[in-house]
Amino acid sequence: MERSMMKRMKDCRDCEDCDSKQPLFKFLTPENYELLNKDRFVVGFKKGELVYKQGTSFTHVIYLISGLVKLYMETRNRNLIIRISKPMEFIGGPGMYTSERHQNSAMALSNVCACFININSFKEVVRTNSLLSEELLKLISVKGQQVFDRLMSISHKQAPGLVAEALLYFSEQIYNSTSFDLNLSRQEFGDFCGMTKESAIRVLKDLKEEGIIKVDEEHFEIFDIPALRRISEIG
Amino acid sequence: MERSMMKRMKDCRDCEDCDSKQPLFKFLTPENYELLNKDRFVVGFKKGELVYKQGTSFTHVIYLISGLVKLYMETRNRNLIIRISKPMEFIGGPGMYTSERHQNSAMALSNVCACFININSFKEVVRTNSLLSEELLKLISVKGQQVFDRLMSISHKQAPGLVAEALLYFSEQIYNSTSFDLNLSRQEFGDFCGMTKESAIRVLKDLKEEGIIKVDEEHFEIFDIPALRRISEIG
DNA sequence: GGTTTCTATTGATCCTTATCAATCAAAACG
DNA sequence: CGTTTTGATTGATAAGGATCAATAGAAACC
Repeated sequence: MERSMMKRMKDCRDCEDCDSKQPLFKFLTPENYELLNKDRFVVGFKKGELVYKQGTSFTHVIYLISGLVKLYMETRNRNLIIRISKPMEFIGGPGMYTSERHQNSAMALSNVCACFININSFKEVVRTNSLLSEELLKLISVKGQQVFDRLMSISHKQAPGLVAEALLYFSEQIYNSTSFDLNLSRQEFGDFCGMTKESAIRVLKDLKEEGIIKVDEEHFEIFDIPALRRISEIG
Repeated sequence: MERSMMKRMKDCRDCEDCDSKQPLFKFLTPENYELLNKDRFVVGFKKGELVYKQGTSFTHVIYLISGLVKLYMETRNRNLIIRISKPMEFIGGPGMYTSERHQNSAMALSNVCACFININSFKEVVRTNSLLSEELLKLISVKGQQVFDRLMSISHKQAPGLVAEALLYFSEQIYNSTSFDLNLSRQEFGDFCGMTKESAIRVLKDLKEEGIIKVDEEHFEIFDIPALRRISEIG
C-alpha cells in the first residue's frame, strides 16, 4: 500500500476531523458523528480490485477517500461504465433506498482508499437530520440528472460526439487538466463511450489526425477544447 | 372538459380527503395538509397540451390526478420520451432539487387533470417531516434506477428488443392489459423506443407477421407475452 | 531468454438502422 | 364535396458501427 494511503487511513480516526470531509457532512451534529463513527471502517483496494459487485447486499455507504473508481453495469453482451467516481464522493448508486442490493459494480482504477459507513447508521442520521436529508435529496437528484443527460447522449449522438464528450468529461470533471494519464484500458474507454473498443480507437485516430488531440498509450493531451466541444454538440 | 374530470376537480377541495391520494401522503400531519392546501390548485389539460416545458421555472410539484402524460427531452435532432406518467404519480423530474428548472417537457396524452402544489410549501413539508422525506428519497431513487435501466437498454439492445420492451411496458405498467389503445402516434412510439418511426413500424410489422401481436391503428393486442419477453431479453 | 498472454491497432466485411422518397388513407378545411 | 393536410406504411439506398480476423508490441511467466 502507498505511503499516502497509509497516512490517510491513520489520520482517519474521527469523521469530524477527516481530511477528506464531504461537503454534506458540515450539516452533521456531534451525535451524528458519533453514530457514524461507531461502525465505520476504512479499506484499501489495489487497482483492478472489485469494491462491490452488482447484485450483492447494500450494507454500507461507501465514501471514496482517495483514488478513482469506475461504476459500471454488466449485461450479457457488454458493460456500460456509468461514471467515474473521484475522492469525496459517495459511491453505491441508487440501490441504497430501493432494493437493498447494489444495482451496479464498482472497480478500483487505481489504488483506492474508501470509508465504509454502516447503512443503518447512515439512514438513521439522514432520518433525524433534515438539513442533511435535503442535501442528500439534492445530491441524488443531481446524479439522476446526469444519468438523464447520459441517456440523451448515448441514444442520439454518434461515435465522434460520444468520444468528444468522454474526453471533455475526463479533462474537465476527472483530471482537471488538458493533459492526463487515463486510468482506463481502451476496452473500458469504449465501455464508457457506449461503443466497441475498435470504434473508439478509430475515432481517437481521426481526432489525432485532425490535430485536436495527442494520444500516446495511456497519456492523453487535448490541444483544441473548442473543437471537441463543437463535435460533442453536433453529435 | 369531461364530466369525470369535472367531478374530480369539484371533489378536490382538501388533499386529506382526495380521491386520488398518493401513498406518500399517508405520512402527512394535519399541519402539513394545511400548508399544502393553501396554495394548491387543479388544472385540466386537453390532449396534446403542454403541461410544462423544458427550461421553464420549477414552481410547482405537479401531481397527476387523471389521464396520461408523456415526459420527454428535446434536442436539436430528435426527442426521447423518458416515460409515461399515470395517475397518482408526481411529474416534474429531478429538476425540483437541482436547477429550479424543468429538465424535461410534459405533454398530455389524453385529457388530464393535475394538481399543482407550491414548490416551497412542498419542500417545507419535506423538510419538517422525516418520514415523508425518507419516502421521497426512496421514490426518487426508484425513478433514478429506472433511468439507469433505460440507459442500459437503449445503449445495448437493438430495435426488436427495444420495441418488445416498450410493448411490455405499456401492457404491464401503463394499461394493465394485453389489449389496449395506445395514446401515442407512431412518431411518439418511435421516440419512446429511441428509434425512428419507420424502424419502429417495421419491427411491429415483423411481430405481427410472427403472430406475436395484432395492431390495428391505435389498438394493440398482445398474443404471446413470453415471446416478447424473450425478444426483449436477448436484445 | 524464450514462450505465452494480453492489449492495442488496423483492415475487410456485414448487419442494422437512418434517411429519403413515394404512396395511401384518413382527417381537416374551405 | 373537392382540396389540402397529416399520419402511416413501404421500398430503395446509404451511412454508421459491429464483428471478425490478422498483426504487432508489451507485459507476464516459466
